[in-house]
Amino acid sequence: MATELTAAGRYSIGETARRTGFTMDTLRYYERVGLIDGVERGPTGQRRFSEDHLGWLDILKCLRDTGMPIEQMCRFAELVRTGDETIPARITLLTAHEQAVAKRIADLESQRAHINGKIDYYKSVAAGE
Amino acid sequence: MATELTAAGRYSIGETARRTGFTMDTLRYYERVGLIDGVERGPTGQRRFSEDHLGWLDILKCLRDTGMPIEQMCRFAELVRTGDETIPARITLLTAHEQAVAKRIADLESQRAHINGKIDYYKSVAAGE
DNA sequence: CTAAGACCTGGAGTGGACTCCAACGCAAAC
DNA sequence: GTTTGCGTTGGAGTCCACTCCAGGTCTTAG
Repeated sequence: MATELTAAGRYSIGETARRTGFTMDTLRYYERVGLIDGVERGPTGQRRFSEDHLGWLDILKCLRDTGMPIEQMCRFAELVRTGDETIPARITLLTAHEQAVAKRIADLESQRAHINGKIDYYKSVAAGE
Repeated sequence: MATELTAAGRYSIGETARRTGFTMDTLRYYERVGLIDGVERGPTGQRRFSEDHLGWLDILKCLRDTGMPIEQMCRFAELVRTGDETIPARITLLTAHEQAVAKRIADLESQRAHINGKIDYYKSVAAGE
């Protein structure tokens, strides 16, 4: 029963999928499009994700789940890869995204009120029967 | 200069698009899949949307923009078409959706906090340089 | 008379983000 | 020594919700 951990802090793609919530296919896809890099390989060519990768995947998940398109995530990944001199650019990118998320939340809130209004209307009709 | 309004409260597809924010193509598509019905036609076969349609489209927009899939909107449309005895079912459907929206908002809020944490981290790094 | 503008139809095409597949490579288990 | 499990690849396929297109019809303007 081989442990999923091959070396300290290095995870197989299956274990990484399990830990991050991405599928193995998605992890491979992300690597292909350049969202993940520096993935080492074991002696038989199998991917070994590091602890850092898990952290990075966590950020990607957050960005993806808040609606950032892959292309923009790629731009962010590129900045991270380039070095510390891109930190202001990263702040700009993330801030813009955060604003977009804030707007999305506000929109959802007003739409939610709209839906609740509709529910209340139906309830009043149902009660009036 | 023909007014866009052909008869009291009846709108051409172009005017309906302008008023609802859907494209003409989307309106035709929604009619095809059964999300809109009872659209009358003028003498030359052109669609005439009523005031009621505008109201309905407003609800559809709200549901769509909060992430309800077309299929579920169709189920809702079906209920509305069927009659008042489906009001409890409509309440159930909308309530479930409202819950989903509430969850989405909560998720976005925590993800937003995560993003802000990252921004703050970058700011501290930038300040420390 | 012609051209523009709004609309019609059926059906094909698009974009984004995966998701699946066939055929293969290893390694451990029985 | 073959089956099981986990992984590999390149490329094709899927899903959703539109979106676009060709070719046609009317009406109105110049």
